[in-house]
Amino acid sequence: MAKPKERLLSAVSQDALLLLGQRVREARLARRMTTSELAVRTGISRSLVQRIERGDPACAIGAVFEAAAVCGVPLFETEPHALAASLARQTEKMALLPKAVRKPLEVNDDF
Amino acid sequence: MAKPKERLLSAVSQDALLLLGQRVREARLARRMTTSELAVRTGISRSLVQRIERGDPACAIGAVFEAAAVCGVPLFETEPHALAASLARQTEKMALLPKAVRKPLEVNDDF
DNA sequence: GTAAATTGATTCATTGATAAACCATATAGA
DNA sequence: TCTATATGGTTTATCAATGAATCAATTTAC
Repeated sequence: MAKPKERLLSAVSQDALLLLGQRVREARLARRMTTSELAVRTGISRSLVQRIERGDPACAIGAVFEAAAVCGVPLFETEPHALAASLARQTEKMALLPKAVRKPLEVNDDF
Repeated sequence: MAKPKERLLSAVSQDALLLLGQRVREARLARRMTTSELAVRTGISRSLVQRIERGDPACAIGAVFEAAAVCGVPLFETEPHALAASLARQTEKMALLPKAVRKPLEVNDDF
């Protein structure tokens, strides 16, 4: 009845989603927080918390990252403060990159 | 005019979002892909690619992770294959955790 | 320098996510 | 065991994200 929900997702993305969701759940339980509590502290609904922990790809990434942050799950860096530093370095690098790419005659991925 | 769009986001989440978006853009440029190309390969629209690279918190996390995967941006682990292993280990750990948490009635730490 | 192409930033219609309220079940703690 | 409560799974209404198209401004390659 309901449409098959044509939503293709690579294995790596799926794994990353599941892993992140599980880490959120683990961190939440470790801090003895209920799903309702996490929802309130994150500023989202409990149903969204459930979907985040399940690894639902349709969740807003902001909500997921925020829930992770509230639980203390590290994002990209082990140290919360190292994140800002990484962002600063990355931003510096971005300034040196070309603003646009151009298709060269041939792409080197054929063979 | 338009409502101010009341969307609170912690600094760490914002940094993580920006960092991820910038890494996607850097990886895309390094592979000499246009935003349109990345959109097609990821299965999303070009406008969404732009928002992902900008670090928009409202993007679906599945789309963001997929774009990152297509560009070769590592998610959580440096090695793409290590991700599955990490997920497996995490899943094992989850089985040992309590299914629910309970608020301790009252802790006598007030004095 | 010129031309082609990429990017950024709009707008708009439609699809889909989110929040809220339920219920039933399972779990933790006494 | 018993009871309170946390969780999982629904449903539904509302609101926002997404995709598509367009245009101007850069930018690259020649």
